[in-house]
Amino acid sequence: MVQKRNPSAPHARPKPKKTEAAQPLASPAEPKRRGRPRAYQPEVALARALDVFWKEGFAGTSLDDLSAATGMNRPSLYGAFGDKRELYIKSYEAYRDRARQRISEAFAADLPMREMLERIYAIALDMYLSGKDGPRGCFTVMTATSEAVFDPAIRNLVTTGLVETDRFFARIFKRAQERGELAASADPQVLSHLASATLHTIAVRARARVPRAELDAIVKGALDVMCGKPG
Amino acid sequence: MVQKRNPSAPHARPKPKKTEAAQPLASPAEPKRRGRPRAYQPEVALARALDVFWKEGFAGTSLDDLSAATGMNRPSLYGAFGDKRELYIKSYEAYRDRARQRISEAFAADLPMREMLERIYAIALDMYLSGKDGPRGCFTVMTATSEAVFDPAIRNLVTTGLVETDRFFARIFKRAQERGELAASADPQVLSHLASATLHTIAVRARARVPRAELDAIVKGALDVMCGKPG
DNA sequence: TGATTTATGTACCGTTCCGCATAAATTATG
DNA sequence: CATAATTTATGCGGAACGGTACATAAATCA
Repeated sequence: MVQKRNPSAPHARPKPKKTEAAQPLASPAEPKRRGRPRAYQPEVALARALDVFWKEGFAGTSLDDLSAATGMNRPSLYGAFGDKRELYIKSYEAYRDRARQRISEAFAADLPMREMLERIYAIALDMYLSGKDGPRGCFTVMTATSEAVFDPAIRNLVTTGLVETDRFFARIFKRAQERGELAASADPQVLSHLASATLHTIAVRARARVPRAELDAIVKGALDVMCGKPG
Repeated sequence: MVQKRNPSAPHARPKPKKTEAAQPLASPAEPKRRGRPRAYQPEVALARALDVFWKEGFAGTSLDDLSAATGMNRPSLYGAFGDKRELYIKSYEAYRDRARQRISEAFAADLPMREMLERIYAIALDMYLSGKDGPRGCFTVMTATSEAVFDPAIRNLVTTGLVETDRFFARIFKRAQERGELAASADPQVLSHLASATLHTIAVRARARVPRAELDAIVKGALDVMCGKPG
């Protein structure tokens, strides 16, 4: 497994080709596909694939696992998403999309700094601890510690994910500073890295089945330091 | 790869059996082994195996990889260390031993708090960024995010590793507090988790090839928060 | 020296791996 | 209806996988 490291990607499926101009836009309204209809919904299949990758990691997941999880057989999988690596990348993108959406929802809620952070960590922990066979941790952290080193494309995705999270936290701290919720002397950049670090440590520990109470306590302690102890 | 999760370990090699009492202790002095002599040194082989696991992860490493790295053929590997999983466990223990030793050396140096922490992180980053094919990150973090969930024995090792590191940091902060280097109001437990979190975040980022300067900056920022900004 | 013990090296086992070739199935189009 | 387009389903091929049987080699012990 060591020597075969050629992220060549010959697979490129032509997009459905929207020949008709300007769809009504409201309904995706498949423009009448030509051949035998799909037996799967791409997004659902991708979510199932993500579940497996998230649980087992890239190297620990076989195409048969993916086939079983998605209900698609291998050739269909290949036709729909490309090879295992491409499917992993698409799964990771789906994961990031989901995370980004939840995060921006939380940001839009526009709560006081500490409450917002508390909510963010609660959302994160819900994700990290979900999974019926055991806690899943953070997919970005898992990908970083495994595939990112030797696969440039995957590494770029991971880097983007890490940076996005840093920036998101930094925005929170800056906003808090503008509102006077945070001392002007505080450095939002530094705090954002600490906030990310807290995310990473609870992701790692979650994967080692550290119970939620303990993770909550770690978050609380970190917030006490970052936001100042309340009361 | 999903369904076979039986960490059964039939292999149990009887310890070398120190029949003679109270060796001179200074020299390990092999008490004359009986058959054909080994062509390998167990510790060296284990270190090589660790190198591979550390780089590729458990699932990403094949017995052939290990064979090539150690110079031992598969039957010898099996005879010496048991199956792949046992070898992984022994590699991890070797890793922990090494880490523990460096850490306790640093602790014994008995420096002021900030300098001691700086040294710890420098040592950690040296480890995380070493490896000629790319940064290796932290083996505990890698193991936590991969094997720890479903393998109880490995999970125990990881948990021990995490707790040991937490405790080590806590000791540093307590000592600093006793010496008046750290405010009495500070919570050594909380700070120790933050210190570990910083370790984890730089381990994750190292694996994503974030350059050392950036990691150093993250450490510096975290130290500013934990120790108070100097100057 | 011969028996015993331990380690090595070769070669193989059955399984699983990924990817694909090919045929059957199901739809739209002409 | 026939044809083209597209997906599903079966199953093969060759490689890699983890693990082991067996013969050989090298040491000690009697």
